[in-house]
Amino acid sequence: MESAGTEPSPRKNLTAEARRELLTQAALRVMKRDGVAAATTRAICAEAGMPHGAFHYCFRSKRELYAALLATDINVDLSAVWPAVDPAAPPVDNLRTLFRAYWEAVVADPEAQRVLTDLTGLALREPELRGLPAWEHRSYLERTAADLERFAEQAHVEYAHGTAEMADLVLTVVSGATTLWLAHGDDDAARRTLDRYAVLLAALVRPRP
Amino acid sequence: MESAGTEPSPRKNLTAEARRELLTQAALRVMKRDGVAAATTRAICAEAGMPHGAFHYCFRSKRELYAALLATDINVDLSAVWPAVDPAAPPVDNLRTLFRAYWEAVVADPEAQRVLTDLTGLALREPELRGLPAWEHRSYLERTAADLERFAEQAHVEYAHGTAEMADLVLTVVSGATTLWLAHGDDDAARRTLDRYAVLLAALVRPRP
DNA sequence: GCTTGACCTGGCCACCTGGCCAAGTTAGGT
DNA sequence: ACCTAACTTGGCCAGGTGGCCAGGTCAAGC
Repeated sequence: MESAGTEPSPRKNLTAEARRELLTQAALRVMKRDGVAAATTRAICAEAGMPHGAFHYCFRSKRELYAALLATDINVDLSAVWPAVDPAAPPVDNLRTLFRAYWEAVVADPEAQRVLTDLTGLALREPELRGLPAWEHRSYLERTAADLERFAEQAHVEYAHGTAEMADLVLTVVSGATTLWLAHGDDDAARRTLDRYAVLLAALVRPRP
Repeated sequence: MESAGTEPSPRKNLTAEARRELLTQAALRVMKRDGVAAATTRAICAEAGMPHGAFHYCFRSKRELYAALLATDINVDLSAVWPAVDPAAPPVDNLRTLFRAYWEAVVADPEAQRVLTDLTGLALREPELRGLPAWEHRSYLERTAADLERFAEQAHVEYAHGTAEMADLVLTVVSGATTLWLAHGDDDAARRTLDRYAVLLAALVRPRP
């Protein structure tokens, strides 16, 4: 009779790839709970319920784990927001909705932001990983731009400086508010700031000709 | 005859306080050069030209060094900018000047930003240091608000939502642009973003009644 | 049944970390 | 000249780090 999942370690004979995935997830959990610095190979293996030796069977080095981690998208997924926006409503309301939804995601899991920041910084120091943060950012930017574009078509509007630049402006405010909030920890202040910027950025949204 | 400053270590008999200062500066240098994680007690002492033992004579623990480091203002000093702004010019020009000057400071010493970010993150994990980032931020905010207020009086203008909130809006954009730039590394994009926000924020500056 | 190759593991290694301390050196008061 | 208290130092420690590997286990193909 098979026993439940959380056994000591009943030797599972998994694919190296499957283990890599498990370790990556475990690493993310440890980093969120105890910080990036605390995510030692041993701590990660313990979290995943594996012996320490398993780590270097799956990854050639710890850097490889970092790379795998940065390849998974840790960023806030804004696409979940778009069902909530109303093409008929004024742009300012929709931008506010967008910002607020983003903010809910941040406060729901602030550690994700911290980890992403630290991981980015770490990658920039390692020559082999230097390209990854830029790639991550580009992907985030493109996803945001695609969402903005989709909305623009539904609402028959356009953005004064183009969709790509609008996405950049949105992400700038959003990550600025996040950075400051990590320092001061004042939820209301962050929300107020985002509301203000919803108003300001609405000036860049205009009806399609 | 006394020899020049950079000797091996000719026993200087300094005050504990003086050494603390030297170590703090050395730590900052190491952190900028090799990252916060690389700033071990040994590396810091080597940078300062002291034996390892000196560290724990000056600081009870490494945390105490972190505290001392966060107490010194690492932030960009915006006050140097204000001579360049012209009270007679339109607000948008002055905001652009402000943002650009900030940006020059950032690109001139990007590591300072990285170190500040990492140090903030580190402090948030240590219960004894948790308060410092908030304090740092408040001080930064107040300095910015004071500068904005001074300018407002010279130019006979006021800010739609008050000086304090204007300072918050400025810092949000400025730190957002910095965060993104650390990831993508595109100078021009960052400058363009800041210019756009200079225009948007100018809408919040109006003549004094 | 036996071989093969992928998977798995505990134990080991060299190195580095923050912290401590006994013994030595110095400047300054008396 | 002496004493005292502050300063200085090299060496040591216990614990933790990433990485490595010899040997063991297992499922599948022949």
